[in-house]
Amino acid sequence: MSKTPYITTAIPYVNGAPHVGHALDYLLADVYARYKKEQGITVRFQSGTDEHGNKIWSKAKSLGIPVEDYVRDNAEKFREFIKKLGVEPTDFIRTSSEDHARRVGKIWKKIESHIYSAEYEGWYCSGCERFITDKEYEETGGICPDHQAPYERLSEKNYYLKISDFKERIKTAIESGEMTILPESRKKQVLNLLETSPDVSISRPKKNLSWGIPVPGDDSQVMYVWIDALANYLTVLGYPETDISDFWPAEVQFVGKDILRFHAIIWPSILLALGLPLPKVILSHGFVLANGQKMSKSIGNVIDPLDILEKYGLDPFRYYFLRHVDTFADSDFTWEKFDAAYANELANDLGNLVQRLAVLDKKNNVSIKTEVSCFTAPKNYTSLMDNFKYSAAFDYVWDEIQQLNKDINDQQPWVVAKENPEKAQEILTGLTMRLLDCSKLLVPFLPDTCKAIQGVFQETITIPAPLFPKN
RNA sequence: CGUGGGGUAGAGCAGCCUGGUAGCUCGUUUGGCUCAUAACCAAAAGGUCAGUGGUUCAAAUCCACUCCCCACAACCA
Repeated sequence: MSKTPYITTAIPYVNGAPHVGHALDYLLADVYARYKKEQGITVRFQSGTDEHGNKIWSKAKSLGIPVEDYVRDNAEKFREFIKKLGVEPTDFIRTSSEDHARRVGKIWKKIESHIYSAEYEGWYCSGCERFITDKEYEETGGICPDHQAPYERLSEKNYYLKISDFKERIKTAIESGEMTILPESRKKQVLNLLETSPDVSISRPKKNLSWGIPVPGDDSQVMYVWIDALANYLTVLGYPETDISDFWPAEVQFVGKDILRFHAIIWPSILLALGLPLPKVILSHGFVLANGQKMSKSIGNVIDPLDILEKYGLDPFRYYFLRHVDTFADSDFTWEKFDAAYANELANDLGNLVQRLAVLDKKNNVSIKTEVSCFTAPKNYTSLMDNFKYSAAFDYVWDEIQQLNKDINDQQPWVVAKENPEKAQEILTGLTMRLLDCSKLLVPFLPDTCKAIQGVFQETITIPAPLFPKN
């Protein structure tokens, strides 16, 4: 049992700007971290960037700048993006860093008994600089559609990791729940994939891949993405130079559904080869769609998260992506939906509730003593949060917010005040305390808003500017 | 015979695992309130739960088949 919960996010490949998918990954992890923090538990929270590989190398080259500068600038974009999302990781690792490279080299040495070298032979396009699958070869009739050139038959030396050494062990771990795959529906898919997974190629000849970590003891080979990138979850903690038993095994690893297979097959293989325990939970989230379609540059329907942040600010952004985007399933983003959620839910339900209560409290000289409240989160809420059902947890709190609006109407404190001011104060204090309880439950989701709400209802009530102004 | 997800009021979805009066949000219509960001509250209209067949006293729910949509292969969470 690790003493400090360790949560991880996928490290983005830095050949492009941050997009909403990255935002989702970060936010899901951040809510969990903040939720734990609210319970008085400190977490270790990793983040970082994946910076090696040919694509980055050639991109930098085409821009005419040194690759080190290119990745540094892009990594910085992600670091800033994380900050803008209100996400507060404890670590940020860059795979091109010296520490990472040195530690990965040591990791490679430790698992060498599960590594072997073999010739890889296949169809290769020199234009794409990559091998293609046999299936692809048949479909294209042996000619690369991008370059209109025939594929060549090439062979090269690769190192392979023996996935076969670990299949049974991984299967057992997944089935027993030792390593939980969430959601359940993807667990079956992973088990299917595991059955047929071949050993995986983990290196490339240096002549084909120069921007990467050298394979220890073989100058002609460079590590391919798997060990380089996946090992970040360990090297960021200092492994193998530092004892990581306080943090490892990870509590939750957040990944996108497209990279689940690597995290559920290759990654556990590496861990088992190292003799380390497997992560407790691998959570794979869905995609954010635009109008029901996958966002892509070619369709031109990409939503830039920075646009949303700029137009609406941080908490509305977090609100939409944590309540109206499902943790596990693909969800839709449209500006119409976002606008509707903002106006109906944030402004009318919550913002207006804060406003009307603040005014009523002020008029009736209500004074709130917050320091005495000993608050425990209701079980319904915690069990949803513990299972990462964030939007359901939101629903739970929102029911109470709507109930508060009803109760204000029903109890009519403004009428009571005319006859019985003390009774009105009592009613308002009760209602206000309930609102403050709601705000405590929303802290992991909307940190700034909750801070603002708690600032309003003190011994002296401060009537705030509208929390979520319209127009 | 590829694999997976889905088809439930105008829109978006829950319910299905563990059969028993079809629910939520938005929108629409009508009414109430006046503390509040023209906000809030209440009521109403609106569905042969994709289709066909089966199991059952009883099927949106379980089973079989059929139809339709979408993802999984190609930089991209």
